[in-house]
Parts: sequence; structure tokens; C-alpha cells
Amino acid sequence: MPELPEVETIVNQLSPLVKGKTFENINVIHKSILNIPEEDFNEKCQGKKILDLKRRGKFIVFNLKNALDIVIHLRMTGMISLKKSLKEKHLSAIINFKENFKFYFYDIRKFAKIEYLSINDKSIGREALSEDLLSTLLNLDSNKAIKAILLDQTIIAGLGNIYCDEALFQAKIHPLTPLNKLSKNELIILHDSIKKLLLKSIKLKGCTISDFRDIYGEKGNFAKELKIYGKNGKECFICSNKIEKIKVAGRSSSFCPKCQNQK
DNA sequence: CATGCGTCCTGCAAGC
DNA sequence: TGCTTGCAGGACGCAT
Repeated sequence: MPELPEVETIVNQLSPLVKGKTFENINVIHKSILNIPEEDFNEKCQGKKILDLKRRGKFIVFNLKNALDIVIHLRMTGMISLKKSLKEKHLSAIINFKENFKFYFYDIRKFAKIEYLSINDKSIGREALSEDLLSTLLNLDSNKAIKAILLDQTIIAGLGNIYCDEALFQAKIHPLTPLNKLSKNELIILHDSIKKLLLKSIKLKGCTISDFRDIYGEKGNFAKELKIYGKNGKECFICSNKIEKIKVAGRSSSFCPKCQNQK
């Protein structure tokens, strides 16, 4: 599923291609992808210049001149592609620009959204790669499970199930540990793990478990770096203990019961 | 206000 | 082999 590094990869590739171009229209195949009717969307965006393309958490933000933003969330299986090469039945929309440029929006599970609104109206927390993430964690006095905190986009923006499991494993923290039971040192190590994992994955153009592709249809190379996510039932590569799976905040969470002690 | 669960959706894999 | 069932999950809406 696209999380911060995957969205960053898409934005890095797409940004130089759309910046400065002018929005022409969106041709919607799967209606519920938009937050407003198609004709309203086109009326509001047609002729607007793309000032900038940015990532905010897991959102892709088209900053329009004299208008609100076009905000895309890929959710589970949303894909932006320059080529019309994927399965026709998964094509959700085509976004056209005045300068004879277009991209295709594919989505297998139809969870993804393309919205016309102001990104500032969304409640989005601290960027997972921002320098003050550590102080946010240190100052947040909560007895909620650390994994639930990491997944909460209104607190920390950009982490999903994969990078949460990996970071907690690397920091040797059990996903159910309440945040306020973690020492300062443990949070420093966790913060460091998050940062290193995200930067490494960005370098490798994201993580492809099954569906993720960049705008050229290429897979990300981070999946081979995974140590714990989706590896329940297998042996921990550090201690050879059997990796277990539990539900935390509604998501499956893989962890090593020996390396990650619960407090 | 905070918390927690149901909902959206399809593909894949396991089980019988 | 072919069917059914369940699981995967991000953000949001709604109920408590």
C-alpha cells in the first residue's frame, strides 16, 4: 500500500512533468472517485495553472493558481500511470492538461480519492520525516498503544502498516506498548528507525508488495528489505523465534515476541 | 470530545 | 477441481 516513501516517489517523478502546466479536465470512469460531481470539478479546475505538486502525509497535492487544491489519495491500490498499459477495468479516470499531456489513474479496489478542496482543511499531523517528530512523541502523554499512535494521521502523517511494523521491530518495541510507558531513549531509537527506514525506502523508490508501481510502471525495491511485515509464522532473522501476528488498531501487526518485549 | 468500529472494494489464497 | 470464505487495509462517518 502506498505510504510516505511510495507517495514521495510518485510526487518526485510527476512534479517536473505537471508543474507550470494548465489543467484541462478530468474524464471520470469510476464516479465515486471524486468528492464533487465531475462537471463541478471541471468547472472549478479548468484553465487553472499548477503552481506546485507536493506530498503532505500520504496525500498528493496539486496547488492550483486562484483555486483550491486537487488532492489525490492512493489508499490501497491507486496508481498514477503515464501509459495506458494496465487492465482497462481498473481505469478510474484520465487527467488531461492543456499542453498535450495526460496521466491515467488506475485503482483495483476503488478506495482511492481525487478531491477538490483545500489541503489545509484536512486534519493532518506532523510529517513523519520532520525534525520535530521526536519532540511530538516525547510531549504526547498518551496511554494508547504506540502502534495506534504511529498510525494516527492526525498525529503523525505518512506512516502506514508496513513502516510501523518495521520501525517497531527495529527499535525492539512491542506494538501494544502504551506510549507513556516508553523511555526517552526508546523513543529516540524509534524516531531514528522511522527516519532511516523512510529515507532508505525513498532511495529504493518505495516498497512493492504486490500492486505498487511508479508512474512509469516500475516496482519499488524496498520489499526485499522487510524484516517483519507480513512475515508471521516465519523465523525472526535475529533470534530465529517464530514471528507472531496480532491486531492493533484494527490492523494486522507482525512482531517477534522475543525481540519485542511488551511492557 | 474521544474512542472504536463499520464501510468502501477486489484479488488472492486457504480450506473443504 | 471448484466452490466458498476470509483477509488485506486508509480514511472517514457515525454511534456510543
